[in-house]
Amino acid sequence: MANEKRMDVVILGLLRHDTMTGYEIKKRIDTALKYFWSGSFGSIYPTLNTLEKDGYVTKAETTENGRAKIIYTITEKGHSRLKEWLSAPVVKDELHYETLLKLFFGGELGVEGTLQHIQNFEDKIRGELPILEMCVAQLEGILEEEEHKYYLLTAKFGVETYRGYLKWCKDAKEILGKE
Amino acid sequence: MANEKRMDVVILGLLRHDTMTGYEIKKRIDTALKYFWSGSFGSIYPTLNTLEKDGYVTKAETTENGRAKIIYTITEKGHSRLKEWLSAPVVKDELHYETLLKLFFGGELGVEGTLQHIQNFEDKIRGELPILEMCVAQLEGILEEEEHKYYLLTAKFGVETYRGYLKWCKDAKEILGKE
DNA sequence: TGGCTCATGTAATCTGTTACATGATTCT
DNA sequence: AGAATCATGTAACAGATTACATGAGCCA
Repeated sequence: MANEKRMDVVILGLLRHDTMTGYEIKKRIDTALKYFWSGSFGSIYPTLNTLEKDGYVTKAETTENGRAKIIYTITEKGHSRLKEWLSAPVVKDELHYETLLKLFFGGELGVEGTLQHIQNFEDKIRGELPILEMCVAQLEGILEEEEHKYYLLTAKFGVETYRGYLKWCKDAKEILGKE
Repeated sequence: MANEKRMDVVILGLLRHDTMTGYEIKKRIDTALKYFWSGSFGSIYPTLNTLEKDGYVTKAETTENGRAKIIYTITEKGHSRLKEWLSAPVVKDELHYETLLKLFFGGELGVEGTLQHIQNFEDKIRGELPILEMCVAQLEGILEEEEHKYYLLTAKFGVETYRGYLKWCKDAKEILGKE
C-alpha cells in the first residue's frame, strides 16, 4: 500500500490555517475533500498521535461546554513537512472506478445490465454536478482571497470531468443501443 | 480496505474467454485494464489458489517448451460468481488523485509550484491520450464482434475524460495566471 | 555469457476500514 | 425521553504492495 491516503499530509494541510480537533478534521475531509479523498476516524486519530509525537503538531486538551476536546495546532516543523510534500512530484494518480471494470466485462452480463450500470453512474453524476457547479459559482465570487483560487481549481476539475462523464454516458448508450 | 481491487472477479473476468496462466493475467491487467485498474503478482497468485480451492477455476499443470506453467480455466461456478458480481450494483467508484490534493493545499506551495503540478499532469495526459484514441479507432473498426463494444465503452470513457482534463488544464492555468 | 522475459510463489510490512466501546451535550 | 451530534479512541481484520527467492529459456 505504502501510504495511500496520506493522512499525515492531509491533516497538516487542513491544520495549516486553523486549529482543529480530530472530529473536525474528519468533517472537513467529508465535505471539502469529499469528491477526491476520504478517511476514517480509525486512521485520523492514530495519525494525529504520531504527528504530535514527532513534533509536527501540538495538542491542547480543553473543555468546551463540558465537552472534552483535543485541539491540534500545526508547528513550524509541520509546515516544513507539508511544504516538502507539496514540492515533491505527484507519485500516484489513480482512478478506481468499479463501474469501468463492470463495463469491461459487460459481455458476460449483457446489454440490459450494462445499460443499468451506465444509468446508475449517470444518475449519480447528475445529482452531484449541480453541487459542484454551485461551489464553483460561489468561489468565483470571492476570488480576492488568494486561497480560494486553489479551492476553485479542484472544484472546476470536478465540473469539467463530470461534464465529460455525462457526454460519455450519451455515447455509451448509443454504442450499446444500436445492436 | 474490504476487497479494494476485487482480484477475484478481475481474474474470473479475464478467464471468461481464454485460459491463462497467472503471468498472463498480470500482463492483461497491465495492458487492457491499465488505465483504470492494477494488481500485483503478490495478489494474483494467492487469489488464484483460493479460487481453485473454492471451485471457481481449475488448474492444469503443463510444460511448454520446457517451461512449467499452470493454466487456469474458469468453471461454471466461476461464471456464476462473475455474473453475480456483475449484476450487483457498483459499490465504490473512487477517484484518487494526489494532484488534486496538492492543488487544494496549493496556497502553501505558491503559484509557481502549483503550475508545475498542473503542467506535469497535462504532460502525462497528453502523452496517454493518443494511445487511447488509437484504441478507440481500432475498436470502432471491429465492432461486429459483440465483445468489442464493451471494450470500446471503457476506451471512450478514457478519451472523453482525458479531453475534459485538458480543457481543465487550460482553465486552471488561467485561474492562477491572472494574479 | 549476460540480460531479458517467462513463470511461480512467499513473507514482511503497511495502513486502511469496520466495528466496537464510551460518554457527554443538544435538539425535538 | 430519545435521537442525533460531538468527541476520542482501540482492536480485529482485510488485503495490497514490495521485496525476495528461484529457475528455465531466448536472444544478442
